[in-house]
Amino acid sequence: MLERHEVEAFLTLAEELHFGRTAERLRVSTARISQTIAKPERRTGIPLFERTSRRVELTAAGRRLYEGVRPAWDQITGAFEQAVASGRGLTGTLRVAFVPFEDAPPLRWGLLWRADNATARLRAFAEAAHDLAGTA
Amino acid sequence: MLERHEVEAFLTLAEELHFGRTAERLRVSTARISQTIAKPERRTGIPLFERTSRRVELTAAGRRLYEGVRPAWDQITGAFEQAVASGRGLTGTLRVAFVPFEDAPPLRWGLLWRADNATARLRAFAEAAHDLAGTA
DNA sequence: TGTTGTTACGGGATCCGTAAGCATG
DNA sequence: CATGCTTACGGATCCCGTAACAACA
Repeated sequence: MLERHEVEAFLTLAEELHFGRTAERLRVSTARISQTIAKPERRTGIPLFERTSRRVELTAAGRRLYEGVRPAWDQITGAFEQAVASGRGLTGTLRVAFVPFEDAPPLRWGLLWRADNATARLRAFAEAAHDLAGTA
Repeated sequence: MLERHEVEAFLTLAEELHFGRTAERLRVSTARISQTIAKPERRTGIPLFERTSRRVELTAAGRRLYEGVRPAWDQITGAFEQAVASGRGLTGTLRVAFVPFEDAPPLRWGLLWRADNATARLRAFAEAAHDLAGTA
């Protein structure tokens, strides 16, 4: 089965037919798109795209897969966003700061976390924000 | 958005309403199911299940999400399996052996790999076999 | 020859199982 | 008090970006 990031890369590349633009839309490197597309192709033995360094097009199998997956994927993302939207009761603005040293000056607003494990916390926050906002 | 394994855990638990049976069906530990369910709940702030150590039931949001996701997920898995099935030309049986030492007796059938990186190769093989067979 | 897709490689995050903890009926 | 969900922890895997490489027009 396809992973979530594989589905997103596949659908985006099927629409853009260009690795660079796909990477840009998905905010990752083109190298990652290349490998993310190649992995399920190698796993199944089924090429989804025919590409040279100048042209990218869907194979017949790739086109059928796209047509089968695209509407269902929209359905799933829609159901998820609706669940999140209907589940939250109040709306507002949250400001967040990361303080890289211990004796930083106090803040007057928002949350304050110590910098321990800062990247992990920032990542978790970004994920939650993404889900709650419905946008990147 | 939900990861692939999160979707599968959610759908299975929504049907079984039991962490142990869900883990069994998905061939993972119950501890993993617990964390896999908890993670999107914490990420979004929306409980999907109401559970004690004696009872598991869907919340209202969980039920709506299930109804929105279940048919679309079947659609995606079906499209993927169909792409794989239509993409393979010949069918047959493949037997595979892993030989843990260098001068093992020769085999008369199937593939033979050295034991270098055996777990990685076995994993890759299992993934490919899963996709090609459409079963566990 | 420049643009675009691929391969190599190292680091960080995450998934996973085992084992211990805890709570419900 | 026994079943069953959760938390703690260590290890393997995988995702990701940077950088070097390859190939097409």
